[in-house]
Amino acid sequence: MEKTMEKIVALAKGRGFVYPGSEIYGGLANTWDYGNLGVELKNNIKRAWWQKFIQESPYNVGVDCAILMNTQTWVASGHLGGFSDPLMDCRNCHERFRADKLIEDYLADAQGAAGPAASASAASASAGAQDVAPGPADGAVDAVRGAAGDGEDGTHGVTSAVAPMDVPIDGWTLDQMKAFIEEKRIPCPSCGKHDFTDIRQFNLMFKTFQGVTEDAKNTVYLRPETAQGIFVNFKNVQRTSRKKIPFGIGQVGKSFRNEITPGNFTFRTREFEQMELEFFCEPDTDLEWFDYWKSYCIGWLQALGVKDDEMRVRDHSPEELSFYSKATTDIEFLFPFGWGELWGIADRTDYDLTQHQNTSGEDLSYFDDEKKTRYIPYVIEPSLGADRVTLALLCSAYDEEEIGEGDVRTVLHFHPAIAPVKVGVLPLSKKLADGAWKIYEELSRYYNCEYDDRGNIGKRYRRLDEIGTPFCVTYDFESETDGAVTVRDRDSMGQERVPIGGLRAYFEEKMRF
RNA sequence: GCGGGUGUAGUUCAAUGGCAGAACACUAGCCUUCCAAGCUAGACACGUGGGUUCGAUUCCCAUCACCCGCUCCA
Repeated sequence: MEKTMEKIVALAKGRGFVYPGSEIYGGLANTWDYGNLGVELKNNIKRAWWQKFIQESPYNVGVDCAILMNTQTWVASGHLGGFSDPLMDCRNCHERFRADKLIEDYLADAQGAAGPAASASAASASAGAQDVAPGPADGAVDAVRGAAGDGEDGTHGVTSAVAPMDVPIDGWTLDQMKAFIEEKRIPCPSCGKHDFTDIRQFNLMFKTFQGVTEDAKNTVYLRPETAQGIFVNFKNVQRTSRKKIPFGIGQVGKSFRNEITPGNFTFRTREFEQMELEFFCEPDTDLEWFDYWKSYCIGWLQALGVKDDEMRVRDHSPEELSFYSKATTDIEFLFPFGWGELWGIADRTDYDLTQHQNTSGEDLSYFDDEKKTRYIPYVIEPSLGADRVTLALLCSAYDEEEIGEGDVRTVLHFHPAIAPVKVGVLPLSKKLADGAWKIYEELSRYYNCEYDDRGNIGKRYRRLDEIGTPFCVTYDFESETDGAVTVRDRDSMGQERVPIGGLRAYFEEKMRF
C-alpha cells in the first residue's frame, strides 16, 4: 500500500478537500480551492494553531493586518530593492539561468582551475536538481563555495574592464553583469555555447494599483509575508496590549509570491496562507527563545499526530543563512515527493525593527522600566505555511489498511481536533430516521456532523473512514427501547454502547486536544 | 518564458469520418440491517475556434488550459 501524491490528490479532489482552481474555465495554473471538507480541515488547523500559540501562550497576542501596505514597508524590509532576480536564457538550448549565479560559478571555476579544488564546477553542475529536499549534494556545493570564498577577496584574481570586481556581485548593475558575461564569453553551463538573451528582472512581489488609475504612483504590492504587518504595528500592539518584553504577536493570513516554479499540489503556490509569530525579546536572550519556540513548534506537530520519522529538524549552515538572520532552523516533513520545509524558525535579530525605524523615522525601541534600559528588541520568527501543514497532515493521516482477504479500506487518521467531520450519525435502517435525526440535531450544535442513511451500514462506515471521521453513532432498533447507541471508533473499528444522554460528555473526553 | 506531453461522464478507461460505450461513483425506489462492490430505474462527456468534407469527437491548423522538466523561493 504505497502512499503516493497521486492517490492523495485524487482523494482530495474526489472527496472535496481540494479542487483545481477555476476549473470550469480550464483552470488557472497552480491555484487550488479548498472544498467542503478542505475548508473544515484547514480551519481546524488554523484554530488549533491559534489556540496553542495565541490563546494558551501567556506571551502572545494576535493581529490581522491588511494585505496591502504602504510601499515604503517593502523598501524597509528589503523586498522591493534586492530581490529581483536577474535571469537570462540561453538562445541555443533554451535553458534559463541567474546571471549572478553564472558569474559566481565562473569565478569559482577560475579559482578551481588554479588550485586543488578543481572539482568545484562538477559539483555545482550536478547538484542543480531540486530544492525541495536539500540533500548531501547541496551541502557539498556550499562547502565548496565556502572553501573557494576563503581565498583572498572573492574575485579570485580575475580582473575586468567592465565590472567592479571589488564589489560583491549582488551590487553589480544588470548592465555590468551582462557586460562581464560578454567580456569573459562565459559559456552556457548546459550546452556550452555562448548566446544569451538580455538580463530580465523577475520580481517576486505581485503588483497592483490602488485607485482607478494605473500609473506608477498608485502601485501597491500584495504582501509577500505577513510578518511586516506585525513589525509596523509593534508599538501599537505593545501599547494596547500592555505586554512587556518578552512577548509575541501572531497572525494568520494570505501572502503572495510570484514564484517562478510552483508545484507539488498545494505545497508551493503563489497565493498561500501563513501562520506567523514574531516574538520580541531582549537582545542577549534570543538564542534561548529560539530553542524555546523550536520545541514548542515540534510539540504542536506531535500533538496533532505527526510521527517522529516523518519529521526532521534541519539547521541552516552559515552559508545558507539569509542576510538578516543569525540562525535558522527548518522543520521539514516527509511528503510523498520528498522532504519539504514546513516551518522556518529564524532569529531575525533586530534587523526588521531597525530597518523600519530607519526608513520611517519612528522610534521603535523599547524601554525596560525595571532594568532602565532601552533597546531594539530581537525577533524570533516561527513561520508556518498553513497550506503546507494542511497538506502534511493530510499526507500523514492517509492510510490504506488491509482488513481481511483482499479487502482494503482507505482511511484518514486525523486527530479528532482537526477532522473535518467529527461524528457520523447513521440510522441502521431508514425506518429509524426520527431517532437518529434527533441525535444529529443535538450533536451538530457542538461538532461538525454528517447524517447518512444511504446504502448499507458498512458502506457508510467506509465513506466516513475515508474522510477521516473519528466516530460514528449508529442508531439501531434497540435504541428505540434502551435509549443507547453504538459508537464506532475509526481507528480500532471497535464498538461501544453509549447512552444517548451521555454522548456529549463521551465525545468531549475523546476529542480533547 | 522555453522544451516535452495531454485534453471523451465526477473518476478510470474504450470505440468511431455517419445515433459516443463500460466500470466505479452519483440520484430515486425496492431489499437487507453493524463493516464496501444485491435488484430496478435515472441523470451526466467529446476544452475552444477555424479549415478540409455531404458529414469531424475522429484528419489538419490555431488557440486555451492542465501536467512533467528548467530557472526562483527574503
